[in-house]
Amino acid sequence: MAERADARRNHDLIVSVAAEAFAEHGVDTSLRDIARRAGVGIGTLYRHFPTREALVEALLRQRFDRLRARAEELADQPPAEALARWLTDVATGSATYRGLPESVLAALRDETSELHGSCVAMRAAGAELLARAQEEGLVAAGVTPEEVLALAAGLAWAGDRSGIAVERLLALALDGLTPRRR
Amino acid sequence: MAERADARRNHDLIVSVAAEAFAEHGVDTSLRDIARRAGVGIGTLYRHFPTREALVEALLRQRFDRLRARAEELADQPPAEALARWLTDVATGSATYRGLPESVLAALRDETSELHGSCVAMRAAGAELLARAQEEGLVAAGVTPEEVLALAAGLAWAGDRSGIAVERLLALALDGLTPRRR
DNA sequence: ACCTGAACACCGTTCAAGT
DNA sequence: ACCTGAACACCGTTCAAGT
Repeated sequence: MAERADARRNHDLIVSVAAEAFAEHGVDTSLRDIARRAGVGIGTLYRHFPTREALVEALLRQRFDRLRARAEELADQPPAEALARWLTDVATGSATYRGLPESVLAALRDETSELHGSCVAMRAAGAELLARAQEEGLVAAGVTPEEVLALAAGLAWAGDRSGIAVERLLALALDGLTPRRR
Repeated sequence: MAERADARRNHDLIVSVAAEAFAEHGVDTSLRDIARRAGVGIGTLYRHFPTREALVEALLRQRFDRLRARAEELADQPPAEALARWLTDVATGSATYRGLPESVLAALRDETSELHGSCVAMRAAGAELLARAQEEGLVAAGVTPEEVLALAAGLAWAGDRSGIAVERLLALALDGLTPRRR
C-alpha cells in the first residue's frame, strides 16, 4: 500500500469528473471521454477502476449509506408511511444518474459485483421497514425485500423514460391501481 | 414503387434474422451482425431500414395489433379484471425482446418515431379499458393511459432485470403494496 | 433500382514501454 | 509504483462504385 501523491490525485480527479459525466449523460458515458476530461491516460483510469462498475461504486457507496441511515431514522414513524417514504427516497435517488436502477438490480444479483455489498446493506435496511409493516398486517406476508426493491427500481426507470414523476407512479403502486375492497 | 424480387427477398431475410437476433440478444444487437447473419451487405440493411427503430417496428407492428385486438376481446369482462389481464399481456409481451419496454415508452413520446403510430393505437385500446374501469369507480379518476402503460413497462423492465416474474410485480401494483382501507 | 464494402469516427480493453 | 498511448477488435453510419 503505497499511496503515492500523484496516484491519489488522479483517483480523486477521475471520481469527480465521472460524477459530472454520469449526471450529464448517464452511467453509460464513454470511459475514454472521462479519462480525456480528467486529463489522464485511458490506462490510468483502468488502473484505478478496472471495471465501469468499480467507478460507479465509488460514487454510490455514500449514497447507499445515506439510504440505510434514512431507513433507521424512519423507524419511529408508522410502519406503512415509513416504508412508503423510504421507497420514495430509493426511487427518486435512483433517478439522479440515468441507468442507475439497472446498476442496483444487477449488483443485487451478482455477488462478484463491486456494488454488491452496498446494495445488500441497503436492502437489509429496507427489509426491516418491510417486516415491521408486515407484522402489523399492513403489507401482505409473502412480499419480499427483493420484490419491493425491484418495484421501486422499475418505477424509477419508468419515470425517467416516460416523463411521469416517479412519486406518482410509486403512489399508484402503493395504493393499488385496481385494489380489491377489504 | 418497383418491388424487385431480390429486394423483397432481402427485406424478408433481414426481418427474420432480426427476429432471432433480437430474441437472443435483445433489441440492441449489432446491426452489422444481423447483416452478416442474413448474408447481406451492411448498406443493404440500411437501405431497407434506415434506423434501428424501423427494424424494430417491422417486428412489432403485428404484436401491437394483437394487443389492440386483445383489448377488444376483453371488453365483455368485468372492467377491473379486463384491465388487469390486458396489462399483464402488455407487460409479458414486452418481455419477449430485452429492451422492448424502453422502445415502447420512447416511441410513445417521440412523434417522429416509426413506432409511434402502433404505440398510440395500442394505448388507445388500453385507454378504453381504463375508462370503463374508472366509470365504475374501480380505478381512481385521475389515472391516465400514459401512467398505466408506464407502470406496465417499468414492471416488465424490472421483472427482466430482477428475475422476479412480471406477473408478480404487476399483481403487487394492482392490489397495492400498502393499500389504505376504504 | 438495388447491392456492396471500404471509409470514417467512434468505442472498450489490454499491454509494452516509459518515468 | 504508477502513467501513457498505441494496438486490437469491435461498433454505427455514410457513400462512391458497381450490376
